[in-house]
Amino acid sequence: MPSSTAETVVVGMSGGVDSSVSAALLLEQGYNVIGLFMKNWEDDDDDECGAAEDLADAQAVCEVLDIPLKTVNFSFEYWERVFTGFLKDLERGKTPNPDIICNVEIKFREFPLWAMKLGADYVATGHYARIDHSNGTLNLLKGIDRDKDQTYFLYGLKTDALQKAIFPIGFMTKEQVRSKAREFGFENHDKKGSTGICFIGRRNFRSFVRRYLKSTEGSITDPEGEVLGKHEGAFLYTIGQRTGLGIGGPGDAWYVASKDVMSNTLVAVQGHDHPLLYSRQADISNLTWISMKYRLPYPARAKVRYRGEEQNCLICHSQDQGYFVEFEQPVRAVTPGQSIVFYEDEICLGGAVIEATRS
RNA sequence: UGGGGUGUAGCCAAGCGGUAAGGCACCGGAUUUUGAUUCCGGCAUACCCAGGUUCGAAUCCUGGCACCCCAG
Repeated sequence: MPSSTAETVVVGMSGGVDSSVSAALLLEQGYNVIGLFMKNWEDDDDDECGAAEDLADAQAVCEVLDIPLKTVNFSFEYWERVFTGFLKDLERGKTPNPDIICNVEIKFREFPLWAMKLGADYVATGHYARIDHSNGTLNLLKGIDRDKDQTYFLYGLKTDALQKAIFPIGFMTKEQVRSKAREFGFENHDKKGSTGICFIGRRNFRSFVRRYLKSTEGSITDPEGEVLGKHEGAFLYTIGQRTGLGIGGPGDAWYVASKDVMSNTLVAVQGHDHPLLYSRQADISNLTWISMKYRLPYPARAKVRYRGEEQNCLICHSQDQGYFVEFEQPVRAVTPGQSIVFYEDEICLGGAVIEATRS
C-alpha cells in the first residue's frame, strides 16, 4: 500500500514491455503509481485489434502490479498538432518525423497537463533515455543501452518539459528490461517491440499516406534525365530509399538521390554509395537546445536519422539569420524534413529540422 | 531471305554433354517507436519451338520461328 505521503507518478503505458517495467520499477522505488493508456489515433478501418490488444496488455500488467489504469484520448490533439503537419510536410516533398512532434505536443505536453490535473508529481515513460539533474542544470542523456537509445526522438523537449519526467529504464538494457518483465511475471515480457508511426502503428506507408493525399504517377530518371521507370507519387518516397522503385536490369541497385514534388519527379542513382547520395552541408531550421544555448559555430556530434551513425559536424550561423551544419565527412541520405540531433558525448544537446542539403 | 550474330525467370547474365551461378526487380522475415537503410530467406522440373544423337543435352545435329547487325 502506497503511503499517503508518497509522491505520485503517472506512467504512460503502451502495453509494451518497456513502459510496463517502467511502472513496476517506480512502484519498487516507493512511488504511488498510476498507469495511463493513451489512445491518440482513431482507426479508420482495420487494425483496430492492435490497439485493443495493447490496452489489454496494459491492463494485465496493471492488475499484476495492482495499480489503477486510466485511459485518455488525445486523438483530436494528435490530428491537429501532429498529423496535419505531417501531411503538409509530405506534400511539400519533405520526409517528416511525426514521432518527434508527438513527443513535444502529446507525450510531454498534453499528457503531463492531464497528469498534473490528477495531482501527479511526476510523469514517466518507457523511453531509453536518462535525465541528469546534477550540477544545477538538467541534461538529457542517452540511454545506457546505446543500441536502443531514443533521445533522437526527444530532442525537441525543453528543460521545462523534462523537469517532471522520469525515464525509469534509461539505465537498463533491453535485455535487462525483458528479464525484469519475466521476474514480475508480465505476460508481455516477450512481446515484440512496436514499430511504425507512434499510435498509428505498423502499416504500408505508401498506401496509408494515399488515404489522405492524392498521388499521381510520375517518372523516375537518372541524373542525366534519362527515364528509368515510374513512381506512384514523388512525396511517397524518401532520399536514400531503394525499395519500391521497380527499376530492374543490369548493375547495382537504384536509390532515390533527390525528388521534386513540383514536377513530380524522382532522380535515382545506381549504387548504395553513389556520390549524389552524400551531402557535406545542410541548412537547418527550428534549432532547439534542450537546456543550454551554445555559441555558434559549435562543434558537435550529429545524428541525421534514428539509428544513424553519429557524425562530426559544425553548427553555424548562416548569412540570413538562419543556421546550417557542416559535416566533417560527407553524410549519406541527409533528408529534408528529417531531424538532425546534436550530441556531446552522453548529452543530447538539441536538434533541428533539415531544410536543404548541399554536396 | 546474301552474309554474320543472338535467343536461359519481369530485366541483365553465367553455363560450352552430366543433371540451371550471380545481380537487379519482386515477395516473405529479422532489425527499427518516422520514412528509409542494412541483414536473412524465397523466387526457371526449366533454358524460343519441333524433331534427332546420347545412359544423359540449355549445352551436339537438323528444321522452323523471332530479334539484331552488315551488306544489298
